[in-house]
Amino acid sequence: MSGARPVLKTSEHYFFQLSAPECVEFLRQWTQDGKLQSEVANKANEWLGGALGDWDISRDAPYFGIEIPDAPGKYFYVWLDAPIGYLASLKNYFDLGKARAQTTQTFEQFMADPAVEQIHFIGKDIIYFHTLFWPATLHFSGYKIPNNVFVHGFITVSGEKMSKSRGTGISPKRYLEVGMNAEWLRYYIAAKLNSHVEDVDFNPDDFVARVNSDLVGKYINIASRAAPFITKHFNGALATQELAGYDIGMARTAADDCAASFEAREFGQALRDIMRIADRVNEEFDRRQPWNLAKDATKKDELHAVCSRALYAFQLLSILLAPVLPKTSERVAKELFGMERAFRWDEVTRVPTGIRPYQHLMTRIDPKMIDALFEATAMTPPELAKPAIPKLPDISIEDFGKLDLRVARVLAVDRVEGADKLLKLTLDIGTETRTVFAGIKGSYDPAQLLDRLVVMVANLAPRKMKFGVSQGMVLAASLDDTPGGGPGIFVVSPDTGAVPGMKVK
RNA sequence: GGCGAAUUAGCUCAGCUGGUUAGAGCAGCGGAAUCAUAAUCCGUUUGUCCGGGGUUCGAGUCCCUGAUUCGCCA
Repeated sequence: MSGARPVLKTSEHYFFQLSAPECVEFLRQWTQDGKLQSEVANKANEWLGGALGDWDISRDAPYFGIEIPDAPGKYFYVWLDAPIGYLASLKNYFDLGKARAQTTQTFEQFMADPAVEQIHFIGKDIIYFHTLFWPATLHFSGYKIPNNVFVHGFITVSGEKMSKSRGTGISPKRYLEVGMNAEWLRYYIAAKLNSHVEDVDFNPDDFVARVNSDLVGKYINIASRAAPFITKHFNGALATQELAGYDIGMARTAADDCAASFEAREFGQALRDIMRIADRVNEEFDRRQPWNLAKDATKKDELHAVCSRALYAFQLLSILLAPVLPKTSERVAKELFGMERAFRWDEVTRVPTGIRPYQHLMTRIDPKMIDALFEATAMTPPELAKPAIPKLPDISIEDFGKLDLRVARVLAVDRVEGADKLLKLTLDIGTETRTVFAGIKGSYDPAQLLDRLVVMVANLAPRKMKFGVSQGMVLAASLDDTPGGGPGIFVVSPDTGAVPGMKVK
């Protein structure tokens, strides 16, 4: 794409013997025994059908990650050590005592416990690693292998694949910055998610309609319309006798069905069923007309029963929705029902005795937020628009001509022992290789810079530093000389097509 | 080029192993209500189930074929 000619190199690589007969046999068995989604099993079978090649698990420096012992300059391919990283994180979690809330087992006991299930939830782009490489490497190195791998599709935006370079997609950070509620998105995605490997489309209009209608109009509205009666006429007390028995069976059945759908990863099904309950509650509320009952002193018991039932149902809904709306559900438990903690699933049959005054639990999506979400220009915070940078005196073209600016490719990035700000860059400027120390450690991870094209001052007099000689300077933009004060440091890059050695003028 | 997936009302989607007049939510339209941060309820319209063949007493559902979209591989 860049027009650059690839450089052929010879290098020794290390492989995992995926092609070994016992390995192929193991994978065939593991992927085809019926546990995987049919789409995933078919895909795996496709790979297994051909001659399975060995897996190249080494990468040459410059690379990030873990260096292979006794193999200088060779690194483990990240996808090889990733599962080990996950296990290490889990072990660390145990070592820090954080697992004690859930289990008394040690890490080793936990991992050896056959009752402990290991499930991988992944996107469809990495099926390869999770159904072939990892089960194989884990199995033949004596580790627990996943019980299953659950695969979902991509999220598309208005039918288009998300792409950073094309600017299509949603930035989660931006989503939060414009003040949108994470649970809106959780609900919307869950509502469209099922057990199959299908893409989920984020359609802005549909998103607004769906969330506002289902969550605020149907679900939250129940508490909003029933609670004030209970607070005003019954001082917050619920008609517990009315509730006991009557609704328990319904709640149990609903919870079981819902749990089965969640377990089967038919999230959309579960949410459709939950919203059906919300619909019924609203219907009954309308039929019983509590606002009229409230006007008649002889019908106080009926008013009490109708509103208590609605709030009991609201509690049920809040518990069923907890996997999708954990925050809102917890707020309902604490703020409305006065509990000290979030609901537990088995509390679907809990009979609440009273409520606190209703405080609004969720706002509707303002379509303006959607506009803000997709406005690319809004990405720059306004207060950075006019940086106060002192103006320097004019220079002549001859002055500028003294600079030898060159396009360079970053061949290697090394951390500098003992330096807070410096990264050691090895640059290819076409004719030679240069070593430059750049004070950009605070803004870049070494891996981000690797292989990138940058612009360097090639004729800057070499400067001896504590850590070595710096043979030039890499151009970068920043607001002032105090990194940390501004938004950071940004390395300048030439446009696509440039090659190392080109002069910049 | 090979393999696979998807295509159902304006929108987003259900439709299990083929079985009676194809469903839901939203939107639309007409009404009701006014407790609820305009949220609710009742009624109602809309579909060559992508096209074309075939199997069957019967197909959205199975088979073949074509189109479009997407993915993996080459």
